[in-house]
Amino acid sequence: MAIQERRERERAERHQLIITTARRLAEAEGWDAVTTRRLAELIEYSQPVLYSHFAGKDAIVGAVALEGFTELAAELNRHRGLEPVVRAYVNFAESNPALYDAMFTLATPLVFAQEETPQPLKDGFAAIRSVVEPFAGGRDLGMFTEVVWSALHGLVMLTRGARLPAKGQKERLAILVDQIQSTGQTEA
Amino acid sequence: MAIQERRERERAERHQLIITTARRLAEAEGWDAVTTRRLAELIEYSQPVLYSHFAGKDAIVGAVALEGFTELAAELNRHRGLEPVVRAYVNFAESNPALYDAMFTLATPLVFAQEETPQPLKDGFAAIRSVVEPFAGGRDLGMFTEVVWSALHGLVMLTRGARLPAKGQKERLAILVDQIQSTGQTEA
DNA sequence: CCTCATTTCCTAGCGCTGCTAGCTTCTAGA
DNA sequence: TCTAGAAGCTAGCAGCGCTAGGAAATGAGG
Repeated sequence: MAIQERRERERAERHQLIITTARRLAEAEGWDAVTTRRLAELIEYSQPVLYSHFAGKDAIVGAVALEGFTELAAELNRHRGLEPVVRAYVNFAESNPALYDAMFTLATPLVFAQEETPQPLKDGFAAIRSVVEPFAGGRDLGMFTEVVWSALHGLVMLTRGARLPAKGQKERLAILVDQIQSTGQTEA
Repeated sequence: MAIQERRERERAERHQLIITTARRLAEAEGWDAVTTRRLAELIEYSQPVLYSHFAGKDAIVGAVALEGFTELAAELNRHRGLEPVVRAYVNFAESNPALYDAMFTLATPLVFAQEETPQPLKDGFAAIRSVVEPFAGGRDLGMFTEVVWSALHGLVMLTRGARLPAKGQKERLAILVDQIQSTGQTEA
């Protein structure tokens, strides 16, 4: 049954095509522009085909988000040390704003720090945990990591949408890093 | 022309009614449930009346958001000291989730730290600034405040949507407060 | 008191959305 | 070659934000 295998392969390719196209369109024109009609036209299939791959639009956004978490984890793991990892995080968010929105703002109630959390999320969390560990002091490492992640996320979110001026981002980051490093060193 | 004054007063009341109704509906069923049709029905007027008060749905959300900033500033100013103010902030966000969404997630590109920033935003910012000031050390106070605000916002946002378990919120807050207090004391 | 101009408000409808029922076309196996 | 089933399409539903155009209520002038 090699034919059937080919069909399954083609189906998987189309599955990925939907995700990739949705992501590219979102990054180019924002998530508001990602409608099922436009998406269908871009992949050159009719609308209902989307629903044979995903339960609904939310599921497509979720698939894009998961891809984002995978890439974020890989990106963070490429760096060593608190400051480089923090910079990588913020840079990732600013380089892929629509992707970051899919991950943290739109739907997708993916849970961190849980048993059934997808592996990419755990990996990203672990990457941050490993670089903040030297500064945790006596505090619970998991929670300390969550606080640091929150601060990073808040900085990213408030800067996007111009709630905070983009201008001082570098200085704010420096303050944050400095603040994290300022206590609890068990080494260094 | 007392009649005209009465009409203006009634119009102002209806204006406020729209805002209050939108807010209540959002808090009860989420912003997705706040459609112009439902809103119109609740205030017992037809849809187009909404557009004689606001440019569009975004403007209504914006008006709710501004009300939220006013209340938040008042709430923060009711407390003294870092820890109480931080607790008040998080408590406000968790007690008014839809309102908080209107303020920080939905549309409304209101800018902090700018000349034309609405007064309520400045007041809230100032409230936080005043309590973090003792811990700023040599760093720029405005930026230090922005970083603290970001951390608070991130904590709130990640906890909502269950990205972080609601359970450890108190401990995370304690870690954050501890972290802020740990450096730069010019007094104490 | 009546008439007319203006303001106020509603009905109806446009183009869009996410989603789906049901038909048509294509393909694999006997 | 014929038939069962899979695959993908057309067409349509209910709901969205928003608005054009007409009806009803209200004020001023004769």
